[in-house]
Amino acid sequence: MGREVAPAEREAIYTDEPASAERHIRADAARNRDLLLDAAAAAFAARGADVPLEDIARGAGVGIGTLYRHFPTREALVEAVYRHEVGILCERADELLSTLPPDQALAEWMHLFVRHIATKRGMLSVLKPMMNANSSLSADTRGRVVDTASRLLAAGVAAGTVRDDIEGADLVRAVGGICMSTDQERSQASERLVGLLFDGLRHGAASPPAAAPSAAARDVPA
Amino acid sequence: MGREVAPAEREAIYTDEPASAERHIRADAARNRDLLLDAAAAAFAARGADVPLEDIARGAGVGIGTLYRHFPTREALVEAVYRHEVGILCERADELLSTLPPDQALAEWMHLFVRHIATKRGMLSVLKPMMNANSSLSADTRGRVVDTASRLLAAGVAAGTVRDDIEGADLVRAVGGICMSTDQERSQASERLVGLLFDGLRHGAASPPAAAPSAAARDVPA
DNA sequence: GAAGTATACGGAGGCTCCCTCCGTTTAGTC
DNA sequence: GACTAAACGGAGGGAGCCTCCGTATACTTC
Repeated sequence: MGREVAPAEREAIYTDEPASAERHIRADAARNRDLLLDAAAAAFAARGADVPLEDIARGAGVGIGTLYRHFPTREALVEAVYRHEVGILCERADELLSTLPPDQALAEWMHLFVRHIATKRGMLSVLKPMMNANSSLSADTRGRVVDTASRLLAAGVAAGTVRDDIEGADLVRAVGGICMSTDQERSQASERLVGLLFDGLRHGAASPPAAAPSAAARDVPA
Repeated sequence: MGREVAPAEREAIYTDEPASAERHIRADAARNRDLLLDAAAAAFAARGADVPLEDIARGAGVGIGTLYRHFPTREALVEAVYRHEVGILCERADELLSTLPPDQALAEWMHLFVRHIATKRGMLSVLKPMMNANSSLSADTRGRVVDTASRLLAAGVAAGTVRDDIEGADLVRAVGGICMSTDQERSQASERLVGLLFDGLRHGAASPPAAAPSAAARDVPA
């Protein structure tokens, strides 16, 4: 049915910057929203999804009322934080692509992705059920990440430094799988395994770069 | 394994009656524990796992302090309730086997099982993570249910009224799967499907009973 | 069966967190 | 500079959690 979408909800689907096309959003409101998102991301990562909302408000330097006005429920805040962080992750890909050779941009981004997942561990207990209940959240964010991975891969393939038989979705699955299967604390293991994965992506490229050192050994250890 | 088990924990593994072998447990304490388990089971089923503990204490007719003495955390209570209910389900099998022909006992028990699962829906959000974190909880309870199903099946096979190529674990998986895939409210569908399953179990038995009505026919009133 | 004691009971109270409400402040407009 | 719609902030009431300790009672001993 023609379900109505509240402005706050619509604007959250793909961007977390306030949609300036809608009725004016005051500068202080936008600023506070960003402060809240940053404070919440840090708090969730450090203290889990059950961190008191008042602590988040205090961390952002705003009142609790302001937090509730922007994010009427805890879930709304978690969702916004997650979309925001995914947005940042994907934007970083553009920066990397514009400053580094494609293969190095890809390598760097894969490590950012690992750290992105690591900082979401605390939110996971809340985020997971939300993903099930709210399929657009899961589809949107995953779609964005897959698109970004595909873009990075394509750039590498075009430059001849990345093999051409891997798709963005596969890469995302692989990195996600590695991070999920790895122990909570020892994120170094994830980093190492993802380095390995990256070497695999270079192997069989059209024209491997002259003296790029391997990020890890070729063979996957037990 | 030589792992040490605290008294309170050991007694919970297979029985929920207080282990009388250990230091005397006062009669009033045992009674209150049972009252709490019953009240909690009802409350979780009716209102979900987030029901206030004070309501459960009130429902059991005891003080909140008594609840906390028996179950120091909400999870401890959820676990004890679950083990208790599994115990009841499995004990019912013995009663059924001693009063009914094996195949009818099996049919009746399968329906008890369906209702057992239905009343656990409310607890599920808490129980599921606990099953992951505490593997003995999951292994113990599942083991008991599988054993019980196997016993019922074996009795039917021995009497020649149940086919002999189905194992307890398969039966449990099948009934569990049917219940999980069925919609929240419409438990009638589960009952019907499980009746179907039971008819399948009779099909191919050594000597089908003379005039036993099909379980699917003996259906829940629409 | 009375006295003694270890054990269990109960709920008041302090704490934390949730969320709303409304007086105050301020960004943006004219 | 004045005006006003929008946003801010935090006090305060409510709910649930959990502890603590004075009271009650089941079992033991004689």
